[in-house]
Amino acid sequence: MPKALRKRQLIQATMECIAGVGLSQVTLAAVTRKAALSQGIANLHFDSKENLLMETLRFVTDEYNSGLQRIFAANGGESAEMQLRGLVEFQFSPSVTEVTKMAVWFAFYGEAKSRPTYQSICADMDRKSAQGMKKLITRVALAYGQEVDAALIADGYIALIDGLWLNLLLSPRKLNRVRAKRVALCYLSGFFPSLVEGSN
Amino acid sequence: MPKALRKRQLIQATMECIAGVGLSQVTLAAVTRKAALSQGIANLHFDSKENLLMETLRFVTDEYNSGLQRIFAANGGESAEMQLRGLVEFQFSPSVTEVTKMAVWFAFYGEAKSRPTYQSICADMDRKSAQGMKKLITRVALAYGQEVDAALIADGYIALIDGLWLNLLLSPRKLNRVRAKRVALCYLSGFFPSLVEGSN
DNA sequence: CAATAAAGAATGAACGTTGATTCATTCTCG
DNA sequence: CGAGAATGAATCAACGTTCATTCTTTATTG
Repeated sequence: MPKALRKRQLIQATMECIAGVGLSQVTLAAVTRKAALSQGIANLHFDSKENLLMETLRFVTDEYNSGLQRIFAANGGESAEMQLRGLVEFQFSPSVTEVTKMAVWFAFYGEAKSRPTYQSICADMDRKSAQGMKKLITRVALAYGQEVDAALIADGYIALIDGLWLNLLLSPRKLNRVRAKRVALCYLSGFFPSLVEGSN
Repeated sequence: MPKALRKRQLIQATMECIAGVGLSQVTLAAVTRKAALSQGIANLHFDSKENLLMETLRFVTDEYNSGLQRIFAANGGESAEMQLRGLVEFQFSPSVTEVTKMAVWFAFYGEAKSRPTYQSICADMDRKSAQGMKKLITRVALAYGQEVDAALIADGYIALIDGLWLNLLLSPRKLNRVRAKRVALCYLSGFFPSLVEGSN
């Protein structure tokens, strides 16, 4: 009943619809039916369907982003390596790899190139997170001396994560969260062997 | 005027529309206008819009797949390492990384989870290509003895390529074809140092 | 405290637009 | 002429949006 909660509820229903039938098949009728509300309510709270979609995208990206920032900000006591391990852990946590979120993610990615509005939201996100990751990897690389090209490793890491998420979404039978994490750690440990000295 | 060419022409127009306005905004009117033909012609040749979209997806995946098979099939004179280098070269060749093709690719990926028809086309593709890549990487790994886990490396490589393509599509300013290739080679050379002994 | 007014939310039927599909007609070669 | 290809106006369904009406909660007053 409070206005903010209604919006949240509609965004949630939108996410489920996108995951269920695909972005191109999402209708306001379907969204409001899923939320067990009346037809016109989406326009009442979001003015237009386009707006509802944008706020849905923003919701997902904001949530992910704030999680990232929390990790990057914790440069108090932790070593850079510890932070990097925390990053991997976060990126393959159950919450981040929820099917419904990843579905939203890639649904908009698939349209982003041709839709400036989506593009800018995604680009903002990417820019910020890429920056943080590069900085972190550079810090870790410092401990390894001149041998490694931190920027190259970071670009690879970012791409690897995107690709693993995509495979997680499309072929959950072949790749699961735990194995994806192992793949990511395997990549990093190739450059930073001491990263995975503990368990495998 | 030959029937097969008309189909090809319409598929091409569809690809351009997807790249230009996004899958969800593609209309038959837009496609036929781009092809400079009349409204009803898409239904004449493809029966339905859905069918046209499916054949467009199949066209792109088939083209990529046959390129892959050509590489895998050349196990006559070439060493496994040479083949692997050829694979990387192919996957970041101008033809494969054309914006319009990658746009189609990810447009359908974004909907695949919820559309069984797309899903099965993509899954078929993925299964076949993943199999070939794993086999190839396993062959290369043999030369390196017991130290490496070929399956893990292959899973990582597949994901890395997907991620690089996605970044190529979404942020061409930050990542280009040549650098993406370098990133991929950097990944592989971490496990197989002798792969990039020649140039950088 | 009850009664009632006022404001805000929510409803869902109705409207208008868009877009896929159809098909009678026209065009183009062999 | 005839057969296949192409046209494009007409049709019909689907969907976003609107808005008069109903419901719910809060505020006001006797």
